[in-house]
Amino acid sequence: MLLTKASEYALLSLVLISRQSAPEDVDTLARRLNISRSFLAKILQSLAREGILKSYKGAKGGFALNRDPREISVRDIIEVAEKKPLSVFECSSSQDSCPTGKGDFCMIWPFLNKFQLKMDEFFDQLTLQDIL
Amino acid sequence: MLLTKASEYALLSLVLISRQSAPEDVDTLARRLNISRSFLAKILQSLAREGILKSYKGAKGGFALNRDPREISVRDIIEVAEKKPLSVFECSSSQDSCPTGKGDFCMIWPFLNKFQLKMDEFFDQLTLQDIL
DNA sequence: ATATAATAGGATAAATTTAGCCCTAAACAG
DNA sequence: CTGTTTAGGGCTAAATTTATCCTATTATAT
Repeated sequence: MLLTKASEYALLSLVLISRQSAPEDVDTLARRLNISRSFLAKILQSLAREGILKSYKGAKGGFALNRDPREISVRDIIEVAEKKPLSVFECSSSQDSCPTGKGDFCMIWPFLNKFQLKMDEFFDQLTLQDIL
Repeated sequence: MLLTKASEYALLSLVLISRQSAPEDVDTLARRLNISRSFLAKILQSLAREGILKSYKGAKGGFALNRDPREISVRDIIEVAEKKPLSVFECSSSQDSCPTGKGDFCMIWPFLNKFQLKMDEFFDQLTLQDIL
């Protein structure tokens, strides 16, 4: 599986948050999505740390978008949620990361990398705006 | 990560097997690839069960291709190795498998499915022959 | 017959994902 | 000011997935 629930939760939350003008708090979001509160909290905190969301503490606080939805790529969202680059396989981004150490002669790297590039492009060009 | 080592090992083994006329045994393959013998054995057994490889027991036995490399898609190989369909996310193939049960109103299903279809097509059209 | 090699299965180990708990820090409402 | 609200962060636990190991059985080439 390419994506875990972390990406699902991040994307769904961002859609809900986008629809609100006021900040949405974790409790409300977790209840509306019917998912683990603390797991979601960590994901939203990561998104805030990376500048995708802006967080507000205290009463009436919560999370709001920090940028225009057109400026937020789905790839950014996923990579923050997953805490690592979106990847086909451990070596698919660069031959240097070949697990066998024989990148030069690897028979499967070329097509893995080809698909990796396609995937990166797809999720780079897709923005939060497109989902809304 | 979309693929695990099971797919890597399956693909690398199939390339090595393709280059031989006589059956190749697991021991030799595992040594040449420098990977776990018993893990590889299970993978090759699966490939044989699915008709991609043909297995020969006993002395001088091993595994050989069962079909023309042009007739073996990379998608087939991966799905056998991973023991499940290649998938972007649990719901991306059909709305019915929506984890929230609200497939109809899901905001992220459309683009997940779009990418799922692109991915399926990519790995469907790519054959073992293309890698050789 | 005997050595070879696949088949089958369970047991284990390691890593990752998902979730829960609790305490602190900051911001706000009255 | 004070109490409440909400994010932040750490630590642990449960669940699942990934990878490996081991052992007994079955088939076969010579």
